[in-house]
Amino acid sequence: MVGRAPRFDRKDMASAALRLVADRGPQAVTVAAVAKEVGAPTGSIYHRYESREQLLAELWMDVVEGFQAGFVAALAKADDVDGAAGAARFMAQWTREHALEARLLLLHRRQDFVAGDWPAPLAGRAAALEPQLGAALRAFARRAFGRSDAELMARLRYALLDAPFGGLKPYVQAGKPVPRVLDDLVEETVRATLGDLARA
Amino acid sequence: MVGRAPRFDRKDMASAALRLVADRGPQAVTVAAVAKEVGAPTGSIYHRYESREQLLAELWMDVVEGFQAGFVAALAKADDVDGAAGAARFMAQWTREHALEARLLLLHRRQDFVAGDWPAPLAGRAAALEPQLGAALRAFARRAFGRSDAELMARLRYALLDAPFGGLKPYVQAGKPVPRVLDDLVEETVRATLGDLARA
DNA sequence: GCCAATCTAGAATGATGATTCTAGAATGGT
DNA sequence: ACCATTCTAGAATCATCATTCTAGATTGGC
Repeated sequence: MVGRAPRFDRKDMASAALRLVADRGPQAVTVAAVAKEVGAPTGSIYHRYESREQLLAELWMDVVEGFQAGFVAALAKADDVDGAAGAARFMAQWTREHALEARLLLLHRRQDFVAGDWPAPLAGRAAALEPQLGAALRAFARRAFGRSDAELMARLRYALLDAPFGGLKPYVQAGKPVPRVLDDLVEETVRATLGDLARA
Repeated sequence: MVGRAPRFDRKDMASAALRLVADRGPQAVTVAAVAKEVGAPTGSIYHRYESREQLLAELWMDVVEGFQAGFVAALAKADDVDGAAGAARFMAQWTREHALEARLLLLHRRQDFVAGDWPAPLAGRAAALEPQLGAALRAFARRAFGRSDAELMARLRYALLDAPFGGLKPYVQAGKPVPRVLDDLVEETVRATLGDLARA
């Protein structure tokens, strides 16, 4: 390996940025702030990343892919309402185990990380995200209920993603631990909104 | 009334700012953008508001108070699980009737409107918000269930506010109408998470 | 020991946007 | 008609960043 030994790498910068997002939001991720956090001059940030936009976009993508991979894996094992409840609880568990990432995912919007189009190197991964999630939900719907009409899909998104998301948010926002009762609430929501369909 | 007749008032500016928030987010509410939207020079904005921060803080406060007043009123009429379901549906209904305000409330965070402390003139209203909501929930808990312990309060917040909030968000985000099924989901959530308590 | 390649350092540059300032216009009481 | 008062107009300031640029340091292969 020819050339001066690097003192800072992308990982250092990305994790500094994640820390900044978690405690002061994406708008606090200025190039100067990341540089300071890492202990590097601003120029070095640009040696690793095209632009601030690219750094933020990559950070968001890594976190979201990480979450989604776990969620999709949990859902892949499910084939009935019990399995769905497990997938729903996944989000609460993931939040407990990934405090910083959870703050990024639950408290901020994608558009605060990626303003317009995705930077070219990420476009492919970005385009795959929603289809992967949709496919996992649809496949589960077919396995568990034998159908995947629009209303059922709306129910699944609500019970497995949106309601848990909403329930978690206040705790994550306040920086408080997610209480056990939330796992129960999420599970009760799944059973209440998907339970009848198994018979129907 | 002595003095030149005004051509722009706070209302014009606030509603221009609301429109900007709803379609491009709070960071798009620059003083220049508001001025342009209203058709005024930037100086005139400062004739009505201390600062951009004050304009945004006041906008957020007006919207949130508007929502909360309706919600608290709906909850005040409730004294059992059916009443709670009505209060929960209030949010979906309010979202349908206040498209712009809903985008502000559901898609953005308070901290994007008010960075640090509240501007002095709003501090009082800000301080009253959470206690008013807490009191309304606690009073309902006592009426409906005869108790108001921490777990029950967590359940109420989830069922009446956080879960509906989470369920609504994707539609509001996408600018799509909130489907009927969401009202059902919200109601089913309330019954599932609060229903048993009535007997206990 | 010399060189291309890879990095650190940190000072310029430029753009964006909030805020302030200077002029001038309209109003209505006197 | 005159004046204090209330506003509009829009140019000038200032601060905050992102980004670019110039220097210089290291490294390992030759």
